[in-house]
Amino acid sequence: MTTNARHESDDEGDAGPGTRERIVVATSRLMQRQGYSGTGVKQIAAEAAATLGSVYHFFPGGKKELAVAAIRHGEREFAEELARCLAAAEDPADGIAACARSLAGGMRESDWADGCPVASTALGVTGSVPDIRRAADEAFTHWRSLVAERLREHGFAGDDARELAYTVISTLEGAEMAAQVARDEAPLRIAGAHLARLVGLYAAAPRS
Amino acid sequence: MTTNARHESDDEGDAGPGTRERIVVATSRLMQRQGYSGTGVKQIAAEAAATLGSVYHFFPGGKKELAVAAIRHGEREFAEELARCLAAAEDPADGIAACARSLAGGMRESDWADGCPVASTALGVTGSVPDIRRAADEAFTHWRSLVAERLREHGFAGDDARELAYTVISTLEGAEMAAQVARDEAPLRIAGAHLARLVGLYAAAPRS
DNA sequence: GTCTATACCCCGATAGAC
DNA sequence: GTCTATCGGGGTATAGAC
Repeated sequence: MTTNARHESDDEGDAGPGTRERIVVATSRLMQRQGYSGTGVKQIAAEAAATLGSVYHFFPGGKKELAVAAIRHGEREFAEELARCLAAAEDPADGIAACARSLAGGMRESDWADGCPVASTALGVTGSVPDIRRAADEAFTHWRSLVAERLREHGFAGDDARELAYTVISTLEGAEMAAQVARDEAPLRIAGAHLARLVGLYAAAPRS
Repeated sequence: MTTNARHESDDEGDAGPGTRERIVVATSRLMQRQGYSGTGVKQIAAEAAATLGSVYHFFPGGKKELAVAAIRHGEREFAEELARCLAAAEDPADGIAACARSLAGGMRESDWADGCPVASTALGVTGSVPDIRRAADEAFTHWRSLVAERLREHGFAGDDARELAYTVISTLEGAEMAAQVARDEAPLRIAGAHLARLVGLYAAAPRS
């Protein structure tokens, strides 16, 4: 694209992250806490230590384009954590429970400020900004594919794996929101235990 | 309070809903679709066919107070539907699955515009408006209590019922959001089936 | 209780120098 | 690529007549 976009993730040697990446990270963090409408472009510029001109230079599509980039950034971040949890556990059920614990840890460490960046960015504009809705849908779809693939590796039937992946991601999303609103990790702890049991049930008796 | 607030739900004979109730309903509907920050007080007044002066007359606390009232309104609406579904089914598992179907129907009928009014109103301001976070927490807590009570009536152990209620509400919330983002009822359909199986599992083999 | 008018502020986005 | 200045509009909330 522009002369400054080298490959994908910029690598500026020892100069720290490039301007574009700082803007994306700032957008993601702010919209995670305040949502799309609650976050201003000027606030993003300030948080990223960039000027308004730079923001619109890299994102001529304005706030909507910023939100899409932020959702994709949050998508990659959680995908990495999810893959780590699933790979580290012998059993997929344990991996899912570990992921729930990881989410609970992140929420507690941020004093319940950092929920799902995709959900908080997309909710409230799914009906009016199609690009944002689509980016959020793609994020959920990718996360589900990671879960389903791990389940299939472990011998689950394809349909079971696909359906369980839906409920795993839905439940983690809902429990994270409940935890944020309650300022209590109980919803995530309980969700992790129940999801592990549900997955174990399908491992033992494949189809209903 | 004021001379016009008679009991709780106004009953104006044949004059239709009173101004205050129209404002609450409009706030709930708009924030359900656009979130807290995406909804303007002027827009609320227009949707309620009221003037800005009337809005601030009934809600001197402004937008924050409107949001709390809207969340409580949405809480009551879903509580009624949830209670209906649970009461109509012989088995709590069937009642929960029916509730998932009911949510899917509402989403589809609104062309995936009407998600959970509590979630969309509260997400994005849980960190900055304590009253709104608290109202949302109370809504979830009440919904969980309805599920837990029904499970206990059906012979579930108290702890199992309490914990299952957490996951039932979390999963329905997450699946509703996933359905909205995907514009597809699959997440809710699958969630309903899985929750029914999970509940059935605890009915058969009480403690893990 | 209802209505109009308005104060005051910040929004997203753009222009154009450097 | 970065920066400042600004435009046009809409935001929340209030004042005060009726």
